[in-house]
Amino acid sequence: MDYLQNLNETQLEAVQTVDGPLLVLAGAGTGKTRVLTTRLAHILLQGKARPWEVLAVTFTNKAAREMKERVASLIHRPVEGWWVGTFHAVGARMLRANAEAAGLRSNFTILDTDDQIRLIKQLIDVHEIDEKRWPARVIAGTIQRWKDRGLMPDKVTPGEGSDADEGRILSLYGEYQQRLAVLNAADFGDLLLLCLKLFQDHPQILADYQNQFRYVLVDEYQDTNVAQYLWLRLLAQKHKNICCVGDDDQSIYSWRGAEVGNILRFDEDFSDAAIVRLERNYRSTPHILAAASGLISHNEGRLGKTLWTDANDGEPVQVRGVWDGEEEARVVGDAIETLHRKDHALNEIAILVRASFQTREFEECMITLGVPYRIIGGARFYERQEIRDAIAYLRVTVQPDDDLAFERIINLPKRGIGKAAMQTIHQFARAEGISLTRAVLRLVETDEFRPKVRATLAALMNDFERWRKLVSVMHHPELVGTILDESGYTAMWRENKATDAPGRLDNLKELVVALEDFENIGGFLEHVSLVMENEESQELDKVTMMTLHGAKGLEFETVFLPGWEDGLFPHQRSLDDSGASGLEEERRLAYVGLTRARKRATILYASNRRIYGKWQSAYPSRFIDELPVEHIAHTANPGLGDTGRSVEPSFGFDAPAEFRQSTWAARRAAAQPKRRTENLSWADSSGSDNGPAFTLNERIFHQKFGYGKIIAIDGNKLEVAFEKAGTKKVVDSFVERT
DNA sequence: CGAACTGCATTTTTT
DNA sequence: ATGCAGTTCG
Repeated sequence: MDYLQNLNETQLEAVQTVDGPLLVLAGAGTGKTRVLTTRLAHILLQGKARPWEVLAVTFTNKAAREMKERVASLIHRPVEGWWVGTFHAVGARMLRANAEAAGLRSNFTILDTDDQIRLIKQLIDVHEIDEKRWPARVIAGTIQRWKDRGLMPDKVTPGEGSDADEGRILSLYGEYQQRLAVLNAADFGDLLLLCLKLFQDHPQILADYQNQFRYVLVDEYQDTNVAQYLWLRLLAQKHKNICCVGDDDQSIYSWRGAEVGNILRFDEDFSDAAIVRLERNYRSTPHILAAASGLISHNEGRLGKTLWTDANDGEPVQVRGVWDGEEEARVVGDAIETLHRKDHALNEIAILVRASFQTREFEECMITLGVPYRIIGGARFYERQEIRDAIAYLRVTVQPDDDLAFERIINLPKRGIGKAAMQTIHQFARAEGISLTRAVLRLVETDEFRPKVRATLAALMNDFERWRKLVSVMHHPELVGTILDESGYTAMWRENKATDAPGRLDNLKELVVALEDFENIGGFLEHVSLVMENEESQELDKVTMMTLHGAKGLEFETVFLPGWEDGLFPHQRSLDDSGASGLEEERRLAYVGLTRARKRATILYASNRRIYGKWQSAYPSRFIDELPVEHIAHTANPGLGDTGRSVEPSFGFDAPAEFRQSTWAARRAAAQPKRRTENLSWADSSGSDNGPAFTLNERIFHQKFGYGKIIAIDGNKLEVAFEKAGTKKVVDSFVERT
C-alpha cells in the first residue's frame, strides 16, 4: 500500500471511494493527476478490476499518455490492453470494432476540420446556396454544435431548424451525414455521435461494453459536452462506478461545446453520488492563491471551493501599467533578464496571453535581448502542406473512397485535370451516389473525357491499384517513398525553385522515417488524425509563450500575464457573443492564468495597443479591480496610474478615444491620435515595425532597391549593399527583415 | 493554367 | 497590418 503514502486525507478519500458515483472537485494545484492515477492503480492493485475493465478518458493525448505512464510506474507493470485514451480515440476504437453495425467499414477515414469544410463546400455548390450568407465554416460550426449536443439530423427539432435558415442547414446536415457514409468517413463529432447511435441501435453491443467497464474515470469533466456526457452515462450505467474529476472554475471551453452544467449537475445525474473536494493547494503562494480566489469569487453559480496552502507568503501579485505594447514587452523582457541573472531557470518562466497575436511583440523583444524562448501552439508538422499532400496519397491508397484526399491530389502534381473534368466526375459521383474514385473508374471506361484526360486518369487509377497491391507485401515506409516518387510528387518539389522547396523535401523524408514507428499505414493515419500534437522538447532552457487556454494544467515558477485590458481580456468578442456567461468564462481564464504561478505572478496592462494595424487606447481590465488589494502591488508609470474607469462607465473596445476623457492616457491619445505613435516609431532607433535594431551583415529587403546586406550602421541610418541596386544609405524604417 | 487583384475577417483549440 | 480565399484577367 506504499502508493497511498503520499496522499493527504481528502486525496485518500477520493482514491479509496471506488464504488458508486464520485465527483472529485479538484481545485488548481491540488494534486488532481496524482489522485486520478493513484485511484486507477488502486483499483487494479486491489483486484477490483482487470486492466481492460477500466475505462479512463481524457481530452488530450498528452493527458492520456501521462496517465498511462504514471499508472504504469505506480503498479510496476507496463500498460497493455487498457482503455485509457481520449474520448475520440476510444470512440474510434469502438467504431472500428463495430464498424458494420455503425454503418461504416473498419478502415474508415477520420476527417479533420479542414476536410469537413471542404465537403460542406461541395454540398453548398450542389445546392447553389449563397455562400456569402451561409459560409461553409458557419455551417460546419452549426453541425458541429449539434453533434456536440448528441443530435443526429433527425433529432434536431426542439427550437432548432424551425426558422428558414436553420432548416436549410439542417437538411444540409442530413446530406452531409449521407455523404460521409458514402465516403466511409467520420468527422470528430461522429466518433462520439456514431457511438451513441451504435449503442441505441444495437443494445447488445452497449450491454457488452457496460458489463466490461466496471470502473469509469473521467478527467477534466468540466470540459465534457453533451454527447460525451451521454456516452459516459450509457457506458457507466451498469456498474455505476464512475469517477469524474474536474474544476468548474477552470471551465474555459464552452465555446467548443463544453457544458459546465455537466459538472454542476453531477449529483442530480448520478444518484447517491459522493463528492470530494480537493482544496489544499500545493502549488502557489498564499498571495497568488488569495488573488486568484478573490477574482473567481466574482463568478456566480460556482460549486465553490476554498483553496488553502501551507506555503510561505511570498510576494504579492505585481500589477503593472504601461504606455503601450512595446513597453509592456520591454518590462517583461527586463524582468526576465533580471531573474535569469539570479539563476532563475527560463523553463520556469511563462508569458501567458489571451490571444496568440500578442506573442509577437514579446517574441521581438526576446530576440533583441537574446533570451531563448519557445512559442507553444504554432503550425504543426502534420498541418504542413507537403505533409498533408503526402498523407492524402496514403489515404487514397488505403481507403479509395476518401474523396477529400482524392480531390486534393488528383491534380497534384499537375496532371492537366482541370475544372471541367472535375465537374464531370463530381456530377457522375453525385448522380450515382458513389465516391469520386469509383466515379473515375467508371468514367474512364466511357468517352466522357477528352482522350488525354481519360488516359491520365486511367494511368492514375492504375498507379493506385498497383500501390494498393503493394500494401500487403512491401515494408510500409518504403512503400510510401515509392508512392511519393512514382506519383511524381517528390519530383514536383525537386523541380520547384522556391527557397522552401528543399525544406519540404526534408519534411517528406522525415515523414517516411516517422512511419517506422507504426505497424502499418492505417495505424499511422489514425495517429495523424487523432494525435495531432506538437512534441516540443523540454530539453532546452527557454521562456515559454502561449495562450492562457494552452496553459491549463501547467505550472511555472514565474508567470507574466500581459494584456489585461478591457476588450482584449476580457475579450470583447466573448462579451458580445455570450454576455454575462462570456464574462464569467473570461474570468475563469484569468483564474487559470494566475493559478499557473508558483512563486511570482505579474499582471500587465497597456494604455495603448495596436490591434489589426490600428492604435487603440483601452482601460485596464475590470478583472484588475476585482483582485483583492491586500494581495497585489499595483505600479504604473508616472501619470499612468489609476485610469478612473471606476468613475466613468465603460465603453466598448472600439469606442473612440475622444470619449474616454477620464484618463490621462486617453486624453493624450485623443489629442494626437495617430501622429503620436508614428512619431514614436520614428524617434525610436529600434525601428518601426521591424522590431529590434538591425545588425551588421543582416539580409534585408527594401521596397525600392530589393534585397541587400547591411554593411554599416549609423544610428537609424543603414548602409546596405543591395544585390541589384548597388550600395546605398537608407533609413532603417524603410527596410525590413527577410 | 497561373499571376494579379480584391474583399474580408482577424479569440480561445482538441480531437 | 496582414493574410487568405475567391475572382478575374492574360
